[in-house]
Amino acid sequence: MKGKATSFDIAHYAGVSQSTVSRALRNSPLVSEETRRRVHEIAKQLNYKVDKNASNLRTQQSSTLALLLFEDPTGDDSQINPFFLSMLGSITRACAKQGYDLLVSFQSTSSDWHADYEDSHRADGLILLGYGDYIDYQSKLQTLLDNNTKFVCWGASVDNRPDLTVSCDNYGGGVLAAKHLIDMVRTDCAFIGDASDHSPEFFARFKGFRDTLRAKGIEISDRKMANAISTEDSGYHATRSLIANNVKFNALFAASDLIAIGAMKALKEAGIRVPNDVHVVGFDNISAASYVSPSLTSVQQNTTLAGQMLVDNLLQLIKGEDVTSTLLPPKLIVRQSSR
Amino acid sequence: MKGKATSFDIAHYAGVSQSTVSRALRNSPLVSEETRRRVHEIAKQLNYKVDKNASNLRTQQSSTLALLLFEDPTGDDSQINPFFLSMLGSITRACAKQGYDLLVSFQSTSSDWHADYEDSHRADGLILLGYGDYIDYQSKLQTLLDNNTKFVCWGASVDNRPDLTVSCDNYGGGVLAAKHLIDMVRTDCAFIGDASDHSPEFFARFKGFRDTLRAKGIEISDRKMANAISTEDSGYHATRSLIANNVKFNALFAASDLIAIGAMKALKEAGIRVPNDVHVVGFDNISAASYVSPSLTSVQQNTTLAGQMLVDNLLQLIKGEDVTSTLLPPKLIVRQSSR
DNA sequence: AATTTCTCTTAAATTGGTTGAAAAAAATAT
DNA sequence: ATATTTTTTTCAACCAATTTAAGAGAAATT
Repeated sequence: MKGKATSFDIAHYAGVSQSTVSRALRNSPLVSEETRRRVHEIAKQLNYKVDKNASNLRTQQSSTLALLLFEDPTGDDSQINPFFLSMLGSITRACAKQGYDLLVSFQSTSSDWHADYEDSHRADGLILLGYGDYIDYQSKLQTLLDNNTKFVCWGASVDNRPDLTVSCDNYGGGVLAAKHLIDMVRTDCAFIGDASDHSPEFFARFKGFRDTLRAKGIEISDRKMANAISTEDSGYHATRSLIANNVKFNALFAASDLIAIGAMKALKEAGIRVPNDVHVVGFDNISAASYVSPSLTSVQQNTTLAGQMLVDNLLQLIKGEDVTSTLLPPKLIVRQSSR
Repeated sequence: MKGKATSFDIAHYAGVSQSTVSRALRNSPLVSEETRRRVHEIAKQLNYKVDKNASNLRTQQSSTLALLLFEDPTGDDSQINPFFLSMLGSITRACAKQGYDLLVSFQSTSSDWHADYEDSHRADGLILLGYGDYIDYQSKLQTLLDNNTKFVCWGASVDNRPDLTVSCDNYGGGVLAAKHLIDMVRTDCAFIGDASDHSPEFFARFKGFRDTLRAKGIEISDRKMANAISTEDSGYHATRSLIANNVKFNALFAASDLIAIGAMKALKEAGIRVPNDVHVVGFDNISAASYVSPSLTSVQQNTTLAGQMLVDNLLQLIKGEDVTSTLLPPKLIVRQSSR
């Protein structure tokens, strides 16, 4: 047999029409049990697989979701933020569970990607993954909405945005971190991250942290804050500059684990001991958090659940059901860096 | 305008036939410069995107590759071997560079996946990624070959297999590790991994290691070898059993970094100091290798290049060109665990 | 025995592009 | 002005499925 078998081939061998084959293979009740079995039998023998392109074309849907990963343009080529890799894993699994394929694509924040996948019918919906305000709302997200593209965003849950998001309760995570440090009687805290609304998640983490301390009558002075994006390098340099400015603190909350790891490196270099001199708490609970020494206390985001929610919410949206944005509870994992 | 624009809509507005639109959009020389411009113009206005399903159906190709990731069934749900995640990143990028989409799918070694993607025309070719002999040659790989499916495998480059592979020079990596330990005058070596051909890569690493020591007149006794699969846990327990059996050694070569990290944990618990008492060398150079303390010396596999080669080789295969399996040079990264 | 109902099957339209061959239009040669 | 060539456009078949509407045959009802 040359080429791949089609439903016509099966029809021929089974002595029925092609449309009956199509129905039989999808277990339509319009086909008698006997022909159904015969068709399935022959299909198996011929190693037949439904042609997805034809099927998708006709049904106007693709059983495929697209994952667009937006990276900080600063990251070097081969290193991807491990947190997103973890999300990718859980999203892939969640898709498989729902019988959907997953198209993965890395996007640079700047490029002209909007709606490309969904408009071309490659995917039924989009999952947008990135840190901070990775989507240029004015031009791109609005285009998605205008085109009635189905999509879910991870993370950047911002007021006044009509898009569907799934995110960790970043504010609550900040609260957890603050409470923990209060428990440890380490309230002279520094914060490293990005306390602006340029980075909505980082900002929320900071606010939860700040508000909790404030409720205890403790203020974080501006001197004790340094900006960093989510890389080890950035955390390292931010911390070095704090130290260079002779800023004193006995606890440090970093907006992400990578930042925290960079910070610990800077502290160690400066001869500042963790946890003895400074307690450190990170965010994300990436696997490196348990490898570093001392191991890093971190606010965990449940990536398995997050991936599931992203996929489930998106599928509901595609089905036209009502969906609301989801907030996932964080969990504090205490390790050596803060005890 | 309801629904998505089709090429017929453009044809209507441009006052030409639909086939001319199709040609114009793909810049066929058969259309005049003037109509070409007009069609492009209108397509842009209507926010038109070629329907991939229709296009793929007609041309019988999909501009899509599928990445099938086979995991050790032992791994728990959310944790994926970081080495593969790194590969995934570089493969994604390599695909994008070539204008191909990437479908990602996790497979359990046992399931009935063979050829599913390519037979159903979802992808033009397959990239198979896993550790050890993740592909059951007898039944599955042979089916792929029989069906004339285009695919490349990572890693398990085995003689007598007619499939196309891209792999790290595992033997050469073992040689690097051995030479390094010889340089450090640590020749009383243990090996943790799987020194059987059940795990072709691990076996090759071991052979390179063993042969190099042997050339110096040093043999690794069976007592100093322990089996482990590529997880931290497995490395931990394998090392514990060596220690429990009172096996002495002053250097340890682990078939992967995860194993090495588990081994270091077991050594530390037993009060054995790294590197003072035992030098440790791993394989893969995952990011955790630089995070652990002491940081881990490791044989690096160039994942960026590997991803590129996998994609490039597969595309050549799809084009019907002659391709041969590729062997990538490893590189030793020396860190604290061995100096 | 005629009519209705039900089950199963099929023919044909449809999805939205691509492409070889025919036709029309324009340009050049006789 | 007519024949010939070249450029540009259109027609219609094709890809492989899904689905509507219609038909055939058997079973059930009147």
